[in-house]
Amino acid sequence: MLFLYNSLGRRIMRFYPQENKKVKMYTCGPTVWNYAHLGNLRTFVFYDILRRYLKYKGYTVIHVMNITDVEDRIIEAVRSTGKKLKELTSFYEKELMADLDSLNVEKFEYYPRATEHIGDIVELIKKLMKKGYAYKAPDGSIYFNVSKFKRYGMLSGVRPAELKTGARVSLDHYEKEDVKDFALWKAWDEKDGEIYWDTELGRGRPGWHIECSAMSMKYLGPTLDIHAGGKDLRFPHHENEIAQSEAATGKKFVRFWLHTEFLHIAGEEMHKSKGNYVTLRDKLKEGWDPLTIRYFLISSHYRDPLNLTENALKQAESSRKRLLDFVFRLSSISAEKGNPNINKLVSRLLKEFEKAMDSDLNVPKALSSLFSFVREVNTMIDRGEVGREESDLILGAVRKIDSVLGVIGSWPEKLPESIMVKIRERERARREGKYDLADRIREELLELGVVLEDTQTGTVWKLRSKKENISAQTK
RNA sequence: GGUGGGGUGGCGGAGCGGUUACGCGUGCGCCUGCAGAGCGCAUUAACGUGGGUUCAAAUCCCACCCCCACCUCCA
Repeated sequence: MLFLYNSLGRRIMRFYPQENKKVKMYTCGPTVWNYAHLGNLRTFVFYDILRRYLKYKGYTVIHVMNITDVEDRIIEAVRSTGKKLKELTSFYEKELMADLDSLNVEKFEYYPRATEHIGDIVELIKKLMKKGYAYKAPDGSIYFNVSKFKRYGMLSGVRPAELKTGARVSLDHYEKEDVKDFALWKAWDEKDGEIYWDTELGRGRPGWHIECSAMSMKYLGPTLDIHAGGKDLRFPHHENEIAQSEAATGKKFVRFWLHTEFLHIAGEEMHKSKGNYVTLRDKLKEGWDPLTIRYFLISSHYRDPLNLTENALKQAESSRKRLLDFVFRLSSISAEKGNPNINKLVSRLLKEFEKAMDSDLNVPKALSSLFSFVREVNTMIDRGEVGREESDLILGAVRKIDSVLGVIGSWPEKLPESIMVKIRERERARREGKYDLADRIREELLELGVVLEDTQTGTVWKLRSKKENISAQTK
């Protein structure tokens, strides 16, 4: 049984979808006006873990992540760079997809773009106007009337009456009737340049919140099982999404709201506006393996802050290396016989893993049970108690766990026969004390990226890691 | 002012009423042609401060201190 912390109600609740084995999930995606930073990516990797674990549990997941490709900051970027809207947004969208790919994030089912759903957005706004929840201001913009939606504040606990009309609010130059109201449709302004759509609502563009309501409804229907996003979106974005959606459909919008904590750098939250952000490409340039970054990003619970430091990345790298060494060690085993009790260890591992993940996706705890297992199995290998059959069983379980965590990534269980021949040749040479020959063969294989390590129970082969390759090249 | 999240050993990070989390690092040992990995032991008066409840508190209650945020740009 999976338990998740639901921001709506602020407690851990047993998760089950509306439909038997199908999960409808919507997650807030990026605004593509710049490179995604590691903080954004932390959240996206969390989506991936959630999605992968739901699949592990046997659910079919329909996962939608929006791409916001029209918005204030984008318009500003268009104005300052002189680029076309599409040119700018598709560039950053591609970069994001490449980042997600290198972080081993699976492809989601849909990545709808706001600009490709203007028709759906217009329809939804019309519906809200018809029902009396929205009004057109003198400047032509359309606003949602928060006072009409009685449940406003149910998610964030923000009481409309208590909203402070502080400095930030007064900055808003739109002509809405009440500071709490938010824009559904923003009327064209000459600063917007060529960025507008001529619709029944007039010339303009969608507000920031409406695309999520329109697109989630289109792909998933009126009620979502899960909606996730960064904790900063809880208010106002998600609160507004609830208002718009429920006002339009009259149905519950989201059953489970999940919010991720922030990535910190130097003790502060990472924000583009603070200028303290780091991108994945920055870290890759420094020589980090993307899966080390992934390991780091999932190494603390998603609802706890995580601090980015050089030392934390080093620790992640070493920890992950231990897992890689483990799978290579197992892949190198050739002995026939082993200890049949390994069955019990393996089923205990999977049970512990699931227990940890069932508890609101406790990845650190899941990793802990994996490492305990690694130590126990290593001891058994030392004792010669693991044969081919057992190692296959263990590798199967490790692969199963990594189908969720995705930090080990793919590795070959076998090497080409031509290389295996060399390895056996070297082992013979070692046995006969011909160390010069043995070392020469080892060097030769190292050139091909194969590292050989001798143990009591045989020679282990592994593939040289990316970082080792880089440092080897720079030497 | 309102709301939320934190403060755990050298570091990262679980636990949230009663046994060693786990990982990284460091030291010593075993193993070892070299290299590397693995295993063992140690690093353990670890739980922000002060009270309280309890046979028992890192975990519950009260007060306080500090940190990071949100309150209409933000994952």
